[in-house]
Amino acid sequence: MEAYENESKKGFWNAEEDSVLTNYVKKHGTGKWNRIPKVTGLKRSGKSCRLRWMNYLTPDVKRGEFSEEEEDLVVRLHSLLGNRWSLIAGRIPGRTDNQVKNFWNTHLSKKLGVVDKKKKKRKASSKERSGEGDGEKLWSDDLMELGNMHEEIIRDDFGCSFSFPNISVFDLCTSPYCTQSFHHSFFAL
DNA sequence: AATGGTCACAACCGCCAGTTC
DNA sequence: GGAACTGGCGGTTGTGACCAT
Repeated sequence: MEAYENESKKGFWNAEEDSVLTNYVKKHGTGKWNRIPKVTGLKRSGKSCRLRWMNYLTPDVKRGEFSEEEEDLVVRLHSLLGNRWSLIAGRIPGRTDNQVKNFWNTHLSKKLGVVDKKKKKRKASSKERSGEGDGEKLWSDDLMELGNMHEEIIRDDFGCSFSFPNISVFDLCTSPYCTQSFHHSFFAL
């Protein structure tokens, strides 16, 4: 195990590695990710294999741009759930948590005026500039709008064509995914 | 055409919770 | 009960592509 960890390769996957991983999953199914390097000889960690499969190789994963409906859904669910990408992705068929997270960080945060602190930091370090930060809006501020979203969501029942047309805040809060802390934070508003 | 800045996205890292022994 | 292992998650980084100068 440690030997595999030590010599595990990093960086982008090539077609051959994808093929090995795909064949393994087809044969053995998912789970037991740490067995994959041992069984297949892949020089990747179990974690890396899992991530590659979940985010890229899974047959039902959608590629390409987010549709308007998906975008709308991400905005609404993010307002409701915050940065719980896996929960959000779970409500958007064919999209992974990584896709949703990237989409939010690159497109929506910009569109909605939520400044990406990471990018800000990068920009700042590259340009050594100061005195900026206008319009900064943290996601916690989004949560402050939750009350409004709550009403809106219930009103239109996510009027879109996905597989959960009747989702409501109640559904989310009673789902097994909804944690106690979320109950507290949501109903405290 | 060359160069530097920015964007978009795949992948890694660190932490945590659940499971097994 | 607790240590070790494993899988999952969110945050962050690395890098190729694209764009502006």
